[in-house]
Amino acid sequence: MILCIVGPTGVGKTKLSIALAHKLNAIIINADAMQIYREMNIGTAKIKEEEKENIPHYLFDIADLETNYTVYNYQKDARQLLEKYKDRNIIFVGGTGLYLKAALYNYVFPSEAEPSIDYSHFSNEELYNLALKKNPNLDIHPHNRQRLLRFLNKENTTNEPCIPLYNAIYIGLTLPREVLYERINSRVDTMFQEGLLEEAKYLYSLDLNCKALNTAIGYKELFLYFKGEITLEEAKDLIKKRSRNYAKRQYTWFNHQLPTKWFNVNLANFNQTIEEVQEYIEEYKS
RNA sequence: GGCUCCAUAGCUCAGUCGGUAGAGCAGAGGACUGAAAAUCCUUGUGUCGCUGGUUCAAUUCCCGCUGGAGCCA
Repeated sequence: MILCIVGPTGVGKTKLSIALAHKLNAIIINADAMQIYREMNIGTAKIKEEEKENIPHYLFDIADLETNYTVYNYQKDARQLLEKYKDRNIIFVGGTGLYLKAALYNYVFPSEAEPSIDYSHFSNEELYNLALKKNPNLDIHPHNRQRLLRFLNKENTTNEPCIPLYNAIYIGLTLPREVLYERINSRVDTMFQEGLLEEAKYLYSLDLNCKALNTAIGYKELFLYFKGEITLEEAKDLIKKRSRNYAKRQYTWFNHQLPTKWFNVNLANFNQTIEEVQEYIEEYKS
């Protein structure tokens, strides 16, 4: 059985994953794009060793900060594990919907051409027109430079219809919006108490200029502070705000891209939430 | 106590030479095939502080009140 525990940041996915792993004798696979990396611990709210409670955890801490780990790598790694542990119960936990979909659906990544042309001096509009020539039915917005560049570097641009390859159960955890935002805010404060500033400072001192650190919320904002571009207070508020915005985007993804069954988290009695999810799993199986 | 200024969207403020209003931020909604904690798109009606007056018409002008800031005593 494959179970995916999804939902916005800070909702309690990790906690549920441990509880269910015990009950189902399952292994846990990370589905979070940032927890893949070593050394980013506090800011990614990565599970601590002692919290794993002897449950096997995979795809955490598997990449150096300088590695350019992408969905493509994740798809391969996750499917390898799916094959290896096909007779076991598997729980995916994480907030990166794309990674889950790439692993469990027939996402086909066409081979990419070596970037033969340097597009860096092309305007968005020029890129868009080039892409249109390649595919008149292009549905990438002209301002979305990142996607346009990706598209132009692809050799093959036809996409297969997206069908599931595995029969997975998608469990979404949710909270009322205001409650979730409150939790996100206070979790950022907790991260600082646990030493986020020091962790980020150390990583900043490595002077790596890598994708992971420039992408991850909690680090990129503190880097701005270290550079003297914003104050520490501003960095903190920005981290909170971006975490909230991120949570919203996660809802959109899980609502529209995956068949997520949502469960309200009972903060006063988490066992009740666990039971509700278990009941649903039983129903689903029969 | 006297004088001056301010009071408009959750916040900061613009504006209406009188015809019931608009930016930024926040917020909300959405897209998503090799950066996904990324990238991108859409979205602004609110007793214009309260009461009365002038006016065909007041958030806009006038009297008063309330609250805030400042100056003088």
